[in-house]
Amino acid sequence: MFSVSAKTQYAIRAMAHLAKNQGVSVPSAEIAASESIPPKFLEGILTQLKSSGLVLGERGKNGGFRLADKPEAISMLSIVEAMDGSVKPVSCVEKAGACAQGMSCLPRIFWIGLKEAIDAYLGGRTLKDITEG
Amino acid sequence: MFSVSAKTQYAIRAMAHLAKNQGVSVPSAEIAASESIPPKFLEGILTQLKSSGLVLGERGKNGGFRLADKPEAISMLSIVEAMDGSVKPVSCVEKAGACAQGMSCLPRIFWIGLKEAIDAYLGGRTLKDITEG
DNA sequence: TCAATTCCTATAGACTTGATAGGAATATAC
DNA sequence: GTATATTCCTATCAAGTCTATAGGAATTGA
Repeated sequence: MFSVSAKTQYAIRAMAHLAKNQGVSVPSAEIAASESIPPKFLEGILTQLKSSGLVLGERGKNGGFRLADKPEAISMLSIVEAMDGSVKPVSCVEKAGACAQGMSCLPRIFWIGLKEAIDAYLGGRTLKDITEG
Repeated sequence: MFSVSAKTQYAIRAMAHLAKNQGVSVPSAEIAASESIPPKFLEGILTQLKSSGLVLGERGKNGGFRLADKPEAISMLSIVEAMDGSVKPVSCVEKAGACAQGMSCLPRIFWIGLKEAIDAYLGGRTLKDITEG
């Protein structure tokens, strides 16, 4: 239950790798080999992380990827959301739907609370926390 | 991300329905009609809830289901775990695997913390909380 | 021009999820 | 004891998601 996709776990490992190599551009293939991630799969992951502004990609020879910010400024929530979208236990957490029809809808409040608990945990930790002590 | 399966949501709605009808046995079909849940699908859900000891099933005419305990004694975590198993963001939360090979494995500690945050939230709320104010 | 790299699109297999179907076992009422 | 209402069991199916691969276009530096 609440299992995290391989994609997200790969993304975190890749980001951690970049955190250990700040200042230089690391090619996707090098990260893949170093972290045992399927190379072509990782390519797509890095592209996605780039779209979300978490990493910067540089093409051509001597190209590669590097963090867009300092590790302590990148929250784990931002990585998770970049891969799988916003934390949303049930759809009505964002749009009330049937709940809006006059019912107090306690389940909805319950799910919103769960979302907030998860967001608080993930938002309160940074990439630095999982690369250093 | 971290979306809760329809099955689990159905289970909670069904449990809430039983909470509103304590003391009597409610047939699966009645719950299904009342809560707009696919009848045959709900049957399987109730069987599962029964296996976990959360509800009691009575066969034959005038049979049906009822809560095995008071709503305030049934945690939301127990319902979620009955449907989808224990909260386990990544597999190595329970068995260390590669992490055990001498590495400090900070990601693992991170995931364990997430599991604990979710468990604490779900474990701290009961069926009563989502049926009453 | 060449080589290394990101970037884009398409595809495929495996697995999971949501749902249905048919019937066997069991209990009650008449 | 027969009919009826119900849980219980097993099999199946369609659709979607997840993981992974393939091939090549665009870009950059030497």
